[in-house]
Amino acid sequence: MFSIGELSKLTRVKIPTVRYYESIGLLSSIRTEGNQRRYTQKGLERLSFIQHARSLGFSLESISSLIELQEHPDRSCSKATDIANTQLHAVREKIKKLNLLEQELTRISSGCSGDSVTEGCYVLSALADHSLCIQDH
Amino acid sequence: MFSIGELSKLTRVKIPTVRYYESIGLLSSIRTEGNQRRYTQKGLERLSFIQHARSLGFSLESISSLIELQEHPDRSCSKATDIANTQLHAVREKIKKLNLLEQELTRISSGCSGDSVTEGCYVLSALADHSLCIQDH
DNA sequence: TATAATATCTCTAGTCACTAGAGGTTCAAG
DNA sequence: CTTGAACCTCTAGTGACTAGAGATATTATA
Repeated sequence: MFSIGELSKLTRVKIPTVRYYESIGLLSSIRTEGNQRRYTQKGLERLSFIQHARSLGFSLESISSLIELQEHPDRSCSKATDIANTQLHAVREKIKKLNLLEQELTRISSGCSGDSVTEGCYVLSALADHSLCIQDH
Repeated sequence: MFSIGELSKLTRVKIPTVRYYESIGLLSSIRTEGNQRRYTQKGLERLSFIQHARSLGFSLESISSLIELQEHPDRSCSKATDIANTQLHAVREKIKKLNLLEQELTRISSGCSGDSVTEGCYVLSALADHSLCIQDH
């Protein structure tokens, strides 16, 4: 049995976050006579699962679905792969967008040496005037 | 003079968002006798600036600083370039992280055909077991 | 066994950047 | 002058936490 502090140390998930996960039904605990939380090995594994999926960018909602699937080992796993694929797609889209932003910001940023006054600052005029941009965003 | 609806159409910033910007002091308006907002050309330009900077991922806090700099055309613009560079750095870091995620998710996603039952689903076991990962994240 | 230190509890409120909805008022066109 | 669209304020909700107050529990040491 682990206390919430031990669980937190083992997973590096902060204590309030662990409690938050419980409050939204992602994680459960047993209570001591004095009302403190105790966790089993299963609880530890569950929290590790959540943390790992979070670090891969899954939303808590997706994680909740994945946990539900885990609990029914007899069901088809096509939904799990769906969720993973959706997440992969979202990540790829984000990368695309950020690459465009990166180009634009590099251009804007290198357009100004930073040693003039704001009146002639390229950063500020580039932000004020979208038409100075290379691409849409 | 523009009404809030006209401003919204011109900039494609939603009306509640315009009001929100005003509530946090990013934007100001004149009021009619009946208490409705009216905007000058300057107001339109300000909102365009905000929108453009937001689309490049700047936080409202950064934008607030940039606006302050705009209002003092005699000041050094080194802070503006600082803010832009910080933003550029953040974008590059995000891209790096997302590229790692993308690799990991591709691997996880392609490891499972989706036609088995969840018990043997690679997506679920890969999420449960961090040690199956190629890199840290 | 008493005490002190540490860990935990619940609850409320704050973060960011909006978005949604209720219920009421003002404006512009016909 | 009436109608209907546009507008107003205010409150509350989103996601995924984080912070803090004030109270209680557990554990280690004397």
